[in-house]
Amino acid sequence: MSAYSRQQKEKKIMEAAIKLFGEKGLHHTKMDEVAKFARISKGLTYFYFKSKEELYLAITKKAFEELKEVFQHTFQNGRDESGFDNMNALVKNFLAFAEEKKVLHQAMVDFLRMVGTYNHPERRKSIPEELTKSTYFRKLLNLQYDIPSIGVSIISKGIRDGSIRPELQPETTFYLIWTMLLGYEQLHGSINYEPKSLKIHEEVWNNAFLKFLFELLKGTQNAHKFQPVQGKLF
Amino acid sequence: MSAYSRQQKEKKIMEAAIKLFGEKGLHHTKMDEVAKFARISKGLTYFYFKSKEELYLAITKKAFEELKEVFQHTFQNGRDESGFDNMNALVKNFLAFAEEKKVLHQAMVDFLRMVGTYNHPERRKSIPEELTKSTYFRKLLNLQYDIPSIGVSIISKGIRDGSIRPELQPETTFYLIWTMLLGYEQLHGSINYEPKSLKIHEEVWNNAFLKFLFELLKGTQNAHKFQPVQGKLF
Amino acid sequence: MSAYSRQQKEKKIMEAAIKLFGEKGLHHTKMDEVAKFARISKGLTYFYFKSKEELYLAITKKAFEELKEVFQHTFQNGRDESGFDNMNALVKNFLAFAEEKKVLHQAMVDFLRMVGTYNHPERRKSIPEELTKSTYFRKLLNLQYDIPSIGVSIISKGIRDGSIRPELQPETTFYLIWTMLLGYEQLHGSINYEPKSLKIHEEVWNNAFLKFLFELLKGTQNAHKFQPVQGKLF
Amino acid sequence: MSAYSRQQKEKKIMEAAIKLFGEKGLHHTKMDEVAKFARISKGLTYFYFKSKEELYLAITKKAFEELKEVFQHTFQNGRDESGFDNMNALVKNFLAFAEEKKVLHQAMVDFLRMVGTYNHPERRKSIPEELTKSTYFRKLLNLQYDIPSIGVSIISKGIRDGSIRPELQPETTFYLIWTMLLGYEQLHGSINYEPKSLKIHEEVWNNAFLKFLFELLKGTQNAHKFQPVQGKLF
DNA sequence: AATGAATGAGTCTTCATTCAT
DNA sequence: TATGAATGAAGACTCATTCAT
Repeated sequence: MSAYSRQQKEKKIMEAAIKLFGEKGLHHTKMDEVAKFARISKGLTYFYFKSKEELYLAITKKAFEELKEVFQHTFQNGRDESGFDNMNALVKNFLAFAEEKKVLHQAMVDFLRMVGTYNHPERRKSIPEELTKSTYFRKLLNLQYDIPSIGVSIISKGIRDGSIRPELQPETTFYLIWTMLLGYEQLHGSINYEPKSLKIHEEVWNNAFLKFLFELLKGTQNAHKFQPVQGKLF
Repeated sequence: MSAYSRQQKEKKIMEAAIKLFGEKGLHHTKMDEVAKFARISKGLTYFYFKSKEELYLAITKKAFEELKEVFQHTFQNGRDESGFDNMNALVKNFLAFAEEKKVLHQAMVDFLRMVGTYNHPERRKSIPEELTKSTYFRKLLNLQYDIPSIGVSIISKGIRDGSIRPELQPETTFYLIWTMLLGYEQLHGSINYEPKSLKIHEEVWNNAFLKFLFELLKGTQNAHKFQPVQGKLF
Repeated sequence: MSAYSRQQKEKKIMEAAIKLFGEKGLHHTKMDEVAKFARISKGLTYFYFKSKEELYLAITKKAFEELKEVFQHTFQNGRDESGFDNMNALVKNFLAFAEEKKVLHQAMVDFLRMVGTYNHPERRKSIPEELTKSTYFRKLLNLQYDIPSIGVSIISKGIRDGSIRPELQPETTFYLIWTMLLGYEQLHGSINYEPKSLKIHEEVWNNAFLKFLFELLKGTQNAHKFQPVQGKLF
Repeated sequence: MSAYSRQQKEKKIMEAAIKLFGEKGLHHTKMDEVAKFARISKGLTYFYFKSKEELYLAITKKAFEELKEVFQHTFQNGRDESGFDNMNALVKNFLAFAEEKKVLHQAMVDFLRMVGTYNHPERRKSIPEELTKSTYFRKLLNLQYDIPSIGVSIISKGIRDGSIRPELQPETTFYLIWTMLLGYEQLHGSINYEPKSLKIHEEVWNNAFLKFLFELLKGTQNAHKFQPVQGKLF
C-alpha cells in the first residue's frame, strides 16, 4: 500500500480516537470502538499503533504539532503587526484551540505532567518502560519546547517594537502567560456553578483575566487597546 | 464498633489509597492492593466505600477539606499580619500542599475538570450517574467554593489595610492568583528538562513567577519585600 | 430467652425470608436484607438457621406443614359432606394456597424435584451433603407423604359414600389429581399471553380444567354439580 | 470465520453448558467451567453469549425448538396413523425428551414460570430488564405457542378420524394433557421413596397415569388398545 | 495489509458466613 | 443471645492484545 494510503489510515484511526476519547474519555473508550468508528478492523489498528498507549502518544504528538502550527501561523500572519498584537491573537487562538480540541489540549497537559514525573528522579520509575522507550515519547520530549520558543520570540519582538514593556524578560514573561493560560483552562469551566456563594460571574472573570494579561504586557507604542468581550468567550 | 474506630478504619483505607494512587496512579492500583496495604480484607474496603470511584471521591473531599484548612490556618495564624503577607504565606503553603500531597492536588484538579464537564449541558451526560448521585459529589459541589472564599477574604483584608493595591477587585484578583497557581503546578515540573533549547532555568523561573505574583498585589503599606528563593522552592 | 421468644424470632426471620424470596427470588435476596427486614442482626439469623440453604429448607418444611393443614382442615371441616365435595373444596383450597403463598408452593415443588434427584442413584451425589444431612431434610422426606395420604383418604371416603366413582383406585386417582394440580400451577400463568395464535382463553381453560377434574371423579350420589367460575379463578 | 464454524462454536458452548448445568445446576456452574469444557477461552464464551443469563435463554430457545421438532416429527411420522395413536406417540416422545434432556425440560418450565410472572402486571418489574430486552426473550414469547399448536392439531385430527372422542374440545383437551404431562414430570421422581407409608408403586402409578390419559381420549374407531408398560417407563 | 475470532490475565464486586465483643 | 464489623473465596465480566487465515 502506498505511503499516502498508509497516512490516510493512520489519520482515520487518530480522528476516530480523538472523537471517542473526547466523548467518553481515554479509559472508557475501547479499541474495538475506535476501530469500528474508523471503519477498519481492530487488528489493523494494532498494525499502525502498537498499543492504546502509543495511540494516545501519537495523539499527544499531534496536539503539540497542531498547537505549534497555531503559534506559527499567529506569528507569521501577524508579521506586520506589533508583538503585543501578536500576543493578543495568540491568546485568543490558544483559547480557541483548547476549547475546540479538548482532547488535544488534555493530551498536552497529560504529557506535561508526565514529564514532571519523568524529571523527578525517584518518581521516574513509576512510568512504564514501554512508554519511555516509544519513539513518540522521545520526539515529544523535544517537541514540547517549540511552543514556548515561538511564544518567547513574539514577546521579544514586542519588546523590540515597543509594544511590550521593555523591562520584561522574554522567557519568564512567556512562561508566566503560559502558566496563566493553562491555569485558566483548568479552572474556567468550574466557575460560576450556582453563583450564590461567590460574587464572580464567568463573563466578568473572563474579561478581567484577559485585561490583566494585556495590561501586564502593554508597552507604550503600538499596543492597541484591549477590547472587552461580550457574552461567552467562545 | 465505636464511631471512633470506624473513622479510624476509613482513614486507614484512605491513607493506603492515597499512598498507592500516588505511586502507581488511580488506574493502576488495584483495590486488592489498597486493602492489603491497609491491612484489611478486600471486602471491608467495600464496606466503607462502595466502589473505587467513590473511594476516589472521598479522597477528593479530603483534598478540598485539607486545602480549606490550609487556607483557614494561613488566614487565622496571620491575623496580626497584613493581607499581603497573608497572601504571601498562602501561596507558599499552597505550593507546599500541592507538592507534598500530589494525589490530593490531582484529585482536586480532576474534580474541577469534572465540574467543567458537568456544567456543560451536552457533556454532562458523559459522566456516569453513579458518580453524580454519590453523596460525596453533592458535598463537593458546595465544598469547592470554600477555598476561593477564603482567598477573597484575604485579598479584601489586604486592600483594607493598604498592603494590597486598592484598585484591585478582590474576587477577580483571587481567581487570577488561583489560576496562576494551578497553571504553575501543571507546568513547573516539565520546565528545565535538558535546558538546551530554552534559556530558562527552574530557579530563575520560580523566582520570577513569585516576584510577579507579589508585585501584582503589593500596595503601599505593610507589604514586606518579597524574598527571592535560593535553590529549590521545596 | 424463653422458648416462646425463640420461636417468635424464628418466625420473624422466616416471614421476612418468605416475603423477600417471593419478591426477588431466593438467589437475589441477601441474608443482609432478610435480617434487616426481620429487624434483627445478621449474626442472629445464623444463630437460628445455620445457612441460607437451611433457612430455605425450613421454609420448605413450613410449606409442607401449611399445606398439610389445608388438607386436614378441608377434610375435617367437610366431615359432614361427601368425599366428592371434599375434593371440590380441596382443589379450591390448594389453588388458593398456591396462588397466595407462591414461595411456599415453589419451595414444595423444588423439594419434590430434589427428591427426584435424590432417588436417582447416579444423580444423588450432585446434591451437597450439608443439605442431605440437615435435620430438615430428613423430616421433609417423611413429611412429603402426609399430603397425599390425606388426599387418598378423601377419595376413599368419596368412594365409600358413592360420591366418587367406585371403580377408581384411591391412590392412583389422588396422584392423578395431584399431578394435574401441579401441572396446572406450572402452566396457567403463561397461558393467554397475546391470545392471537391459540384459541384458548384463560377463563375457558380454567373452567374446562375444573370441570374435567370433577367429571372424572363424580359418582352417582351426593356429588353436587360443578359450578362454573366467573372471571378470574382468584 | 465462516458462518458454519461460528454456529459450530455456539453449539459447542451450548452443549457444554447443557451438560454442566445438568450435572451441577445453573447456579453452581461457572462460566469458566463451561469454557473449559467447550475447550474454548472464557472470553470467547462472552463473545458468543453476552452473559450467563443469555446463554441460559439460548438453551431455553433450543429447548422449545427441540421439543417443537419432537412434536412435528411425531405428527409427520404418524401421518398414516390415527390421531389417537399420534397422541400415544407424542406422550411417549415427550416423556422421553423430558427424561433424557432434563436441562432442556427444566429450562422450558423455568421460562413458563417466568412468563407467568411477566404476565402479572405487578410482578413483571421483578424481572431484570436485560432479560426482557434480550432477543431470545422476544423470540421465546412467540415460540412457546408452537408446541401446543401442534398438539391441538393432533387432537383435532383424532376427533376427525374418530379415534378421539368427538365431544372433546381440541384446545382445552390438549392443555389438559399438557398439564398432566408437566405435572407428571414434576412429581414422578419423588414418588415411591421408601414406599412404606403409601401403597403406591412407581410402576403401578405410571401405568395408571398413562391408562387414564388414553381412556380420556379414546374414541370408537382406530384407537389401539393401550399397552401397559413393564418395568421402568424409561 | 487486512480481518475478526480467540485469548486469558486482570479486576471489580458480591455475599454467605464467622467471630470478637 | 445479640451485634455488625470483618473475612475472603468465588465469580462474572472486560478488553487490550495476538494470530491464524
